[in-house]
Amino acid sequence: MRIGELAGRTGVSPRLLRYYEEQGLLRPRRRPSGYREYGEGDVERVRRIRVLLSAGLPTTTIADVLPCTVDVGDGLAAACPGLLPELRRERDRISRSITDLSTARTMLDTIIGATSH
Amino acid sequence: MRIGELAGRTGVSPRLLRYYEEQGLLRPRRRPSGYREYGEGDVERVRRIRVLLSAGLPTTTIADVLPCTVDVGDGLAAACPGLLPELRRERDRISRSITDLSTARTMLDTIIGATSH
DNA sequence: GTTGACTCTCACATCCATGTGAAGGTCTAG
DNA sequence: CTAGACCTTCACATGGATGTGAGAGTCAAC
Repeated sequence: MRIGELAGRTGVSPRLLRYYEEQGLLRPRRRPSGYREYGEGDVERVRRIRVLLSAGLPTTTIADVLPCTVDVGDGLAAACPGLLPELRRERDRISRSITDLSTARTMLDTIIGATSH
Repeated sequence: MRIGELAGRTGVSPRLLRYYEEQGLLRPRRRPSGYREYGEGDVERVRRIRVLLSAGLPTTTIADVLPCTVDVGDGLAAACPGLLPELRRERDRISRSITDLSTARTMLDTIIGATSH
């Protein structure tokens, strides 16, 4: 499919899809015209990129992680032992973020509760 | 206390403390010399700012929220009914962020689990 | 006094995902 | 053949918290 369709199906702008390619996260084929040609699998791939990106992983780290993920039904398999330290670091960072967000939410809930009696 | 001490006790750089003031989050007194003079309560206030900031609230929103919080032991009381919609919106946004982060963490855990057998 | 640590203001830099726009090629339906 | 939608590359803008540095004033200790 071309970039417009992938954009439509993922909700990610063409501009960003090109940016992800520039960052090494996507590698579409090219038509003779120069048009990018994406495969079906890229829909899921973009979804994963979005998940990791929204979790605060930088594109460079995502570029390391993606090649290590292989589809297994709706799950993943992977085998990049060298990446383990970084993966654990990111997971821990995410856990801390969740803790921080929970703290903030509790604070807001307290205020909301006190305000609405 | 002066800015250096507050910075030391909160772990927040003087630069940021001045920035928070510029954003209306802190209102230190001034000495005749122009030096900022902070009160004890500002230590806790800065801590709250950090919590909300790390949860992604913009300083302008924090500026709205802070005046509505009154110390009650280690908790808060508040009474700004007009702020409720925004507070709820932010809380929901935080909840979504937590969901997103959990999804990403699960993804990383799956990869980590698959990699380390 | 003088030195050195601290403070002041102001201004410019950085990060990095994301937007926007210009100038121009490609494809498809009529 | 042509119009219009889609695509290409390139470059510059943005936002918002944060860093950094310059030039100058303040204060405490010796």
